[in-house]
Amino acid sequence: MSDQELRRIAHIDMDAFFASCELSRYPELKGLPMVVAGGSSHVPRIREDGTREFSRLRDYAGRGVLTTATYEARALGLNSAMPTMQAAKLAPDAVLLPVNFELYRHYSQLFKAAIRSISPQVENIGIDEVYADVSSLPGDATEIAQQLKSAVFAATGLTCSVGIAPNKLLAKLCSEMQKPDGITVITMSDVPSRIWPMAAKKINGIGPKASAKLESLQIKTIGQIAAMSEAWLVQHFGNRYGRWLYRVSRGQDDRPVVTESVPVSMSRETTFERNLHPVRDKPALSEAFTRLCERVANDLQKKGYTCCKVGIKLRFEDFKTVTRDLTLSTAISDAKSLRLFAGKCLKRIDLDKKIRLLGVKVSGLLRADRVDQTDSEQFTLDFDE
DNA sequence: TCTGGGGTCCTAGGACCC
DNA sequence: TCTGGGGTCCTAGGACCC
Repeated sequence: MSDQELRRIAHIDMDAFFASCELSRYPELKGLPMVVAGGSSHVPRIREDGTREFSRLRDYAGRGVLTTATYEARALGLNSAMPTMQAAKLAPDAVLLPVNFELYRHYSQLFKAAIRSISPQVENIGIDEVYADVSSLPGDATEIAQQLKSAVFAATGLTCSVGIAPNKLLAKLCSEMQKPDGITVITMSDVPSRIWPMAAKKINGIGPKASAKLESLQIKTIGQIAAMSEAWLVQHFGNRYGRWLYRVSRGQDDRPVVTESVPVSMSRETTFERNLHPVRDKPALSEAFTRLCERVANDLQKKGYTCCKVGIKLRFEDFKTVTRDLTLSTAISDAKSLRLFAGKCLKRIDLDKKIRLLGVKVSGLLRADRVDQTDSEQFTLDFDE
């Protein structure tokens, strides 16, 4: 037996997380099809008799997508990332709530603290998902999974699904098998019977493009990938990706659970309610641009970082997306400098179509308390046109 | 009235240096 | 004076994930 098989990794995934947080707050919605989607025009109103009146999907007008859907809504064909207008056609009577990130962050903190109380080796994946290395915990895997679920429920009143396996790849595939409120435990010897029948796109890293290419080669399941030689996979998918496919299709993954990480980039972007004309709507565009820079600068300062790379992103009315970025000779974190350099990036783009989205991004992040003072001498050079 | 927002990682060409 | 060959940085785009 290899060292890898001695590891025991848990993947814990909250069930329909945003929707479940909302149901804790609005218990009268339990059992109804409900979705959460961006926008602030659909906050619940309080009637004179004190009861709440909720918006319905049919009332929605805008260009957003669903952030999440309850299981009842999913039964009607709704899914996260579906355009909200499209969802409204399928389920006009479904309850519609606005996104409330503060609420979700609150539950997220409770959930993660509960996991850490059982197992301190935790890797954050998103707001509603973690990996935990539970190799050193006593008890069998099912008992550990039950412990994790009980702790989460006690802390949040919410359910989650847990997968336990010898590595992150398999743990992630497991946690999805018995959703919601499930526990799934597998070992390496279960890979042929439990993993190989699954659709290839269930694997983290096989997205729409790769899965379409696999299907064009008559490959639908993970087992069908595993039946191919490494050379064949490399021939069709390139050296790196081909070898990776070969390994993951066999359930192999030696990535460690990473408990600490530093941010690589920060960004803010906005899709306009209507496409903006680069000339006629210049004031609105300019205002939005400055606002985005202010928000990014605020994020940088709040988290204690400076940046030495500034970039922008534009999406045109035809959905074509372009980016430009600029490496600075010194680190910055204030909105004014950000706006200046982002403006230089913007000058390098042909504005010959209406603009749908505008974004500002910073990378090359440095801790603000570690910036070398001597760098500031070069600062003025960057301001020369 | 198709297609959000915030991220990470990879690729690939050209510049530049030794 | 037919032009090797690494290594690294910069930039743009794209796949993918939650």
